[in-house]
Amino acid sequence: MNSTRRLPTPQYQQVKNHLRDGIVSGRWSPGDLMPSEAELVLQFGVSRMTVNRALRDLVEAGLVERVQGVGTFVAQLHRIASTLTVRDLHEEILERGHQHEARIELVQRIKATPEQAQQFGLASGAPLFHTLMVHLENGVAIQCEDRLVNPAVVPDYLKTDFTQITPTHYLLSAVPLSMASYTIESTLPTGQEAQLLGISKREPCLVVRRRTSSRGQTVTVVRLVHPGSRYVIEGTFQP
Amino acid sequence: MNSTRRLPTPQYQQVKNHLRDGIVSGRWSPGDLMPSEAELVLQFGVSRMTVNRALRDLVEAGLVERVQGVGTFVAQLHRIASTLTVRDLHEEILERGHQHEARIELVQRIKATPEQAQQFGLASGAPLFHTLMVHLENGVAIQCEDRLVNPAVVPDYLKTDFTQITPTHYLLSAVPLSMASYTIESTLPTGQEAQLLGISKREPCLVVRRRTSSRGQTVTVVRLVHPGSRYVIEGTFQP
DNA sequence: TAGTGGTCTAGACCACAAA
DNA sequence: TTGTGGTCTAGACCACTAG
Repeated sequence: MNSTRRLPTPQYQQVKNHLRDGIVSGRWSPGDLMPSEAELVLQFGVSRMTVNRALRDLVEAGLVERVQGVGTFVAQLHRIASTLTVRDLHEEILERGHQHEARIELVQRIKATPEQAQQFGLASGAPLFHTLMVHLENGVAIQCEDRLVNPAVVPDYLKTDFTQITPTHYLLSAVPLSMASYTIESTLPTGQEAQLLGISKREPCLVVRRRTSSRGQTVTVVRLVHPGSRYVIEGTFQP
Repeated sequence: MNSTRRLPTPQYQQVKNHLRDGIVSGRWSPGDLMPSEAELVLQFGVSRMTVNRALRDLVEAGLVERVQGVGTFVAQLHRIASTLTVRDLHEEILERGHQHEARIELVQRIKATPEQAQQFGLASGAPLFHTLMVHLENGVAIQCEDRLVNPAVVPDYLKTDFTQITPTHYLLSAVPLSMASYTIESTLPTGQEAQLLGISKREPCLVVRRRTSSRGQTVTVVRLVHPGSRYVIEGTFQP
């Protein structure tokens, strides 16, 4: 059936490209009915499974929506207009070809305040691990990392040499896989944070809070403070 | 082959669940070799296409990596530890069940400064559309939207009633589909922005810049300023 | 009833990597 | 050479929606 042309581009990719081009070029507008699988089978001379894969990929990409018994439609595109990824700082710095260094300020065992205990679903006064460090990129402080860790989940956390392995990396290797929720906001640093970062107490900071859990238990809660003048989150979206 | 059990759960989903559970529970760690397609075919008594679909879904989700001729491995999970989505403000507000209102400050035609012209790939002095408005959630100013639009791509932009339709919505309907790049940072507002938002000039703001292009042309450049005390980006990640 | 998408099969050929 | 994943087929049965 397809003895010719067997080199670079899979057939499902060709179908995908054709449909995506039609959407990007505006030939089909959001809400429009698109060709059925059967039509595409005839048009491209491929099997239905191949057409189906192309369409499922487009669904995954958010470009089309499909309704059983009805048809395939161009998606309303508001939803996908913006997705960005926050990377791990260590990777980010190395990828820029820069030097990463961590300055450790605190590595200690504490007793949970009522607020902290609540975040972890533990009793007030329960033991927690606490680390506080500053991450430097080529010698410039760009992040203050204030982290609490659940000893019940990661008992060996404090044994790590955090000048060599970032807490993020250690936790990702020590805990199978996790769910996380975050917030990103703009606030002023605390006095201590300003001092550690070497910035004014009036400098706006980008603050990321992240709470990570695994198998129903909270693993870690972290506050990442970045001087606004030294750190920008970047992202791209493309169909 | 599969005459029994034909009701709710697709077979590829069962294979997927089995593998995902193994990763989440830590039975397989990042970097570990996972069962081959052939093994899974035997284990689940399904066809290879079915197993293949399950595995491709897991690749898409970022949980595994596959190497032709070698095998399937649990992914290094650093990459996926954080993906968040920035939604359209109008949708966001309505979804919270709140009132959205736009206060229009400027709707005008301007001549591009050299900097602006460069962003659009146009000649200095070329015409641009400029809108400036404040978005209110239940009467509280939460975003100042300062936008430039390319008249060559969206000639009817200024005819829109922006109290009824947000620029974002209009542009998404008027321009087929677009690529975008953004930055998110924490800075102080300009004097004008502070005044429009009714905040102090010293209040940190979350600033999103977005540049959108379609078919190789820059469509719009926007600066969205949010008072830090009133706006937080939230996100979740789960495997 | 006719047309749609959702799923599945039992093969097949290929490119690739490791032994 | 063996085993891996990447792709593809020509059918099939099903659930769903619309006329």
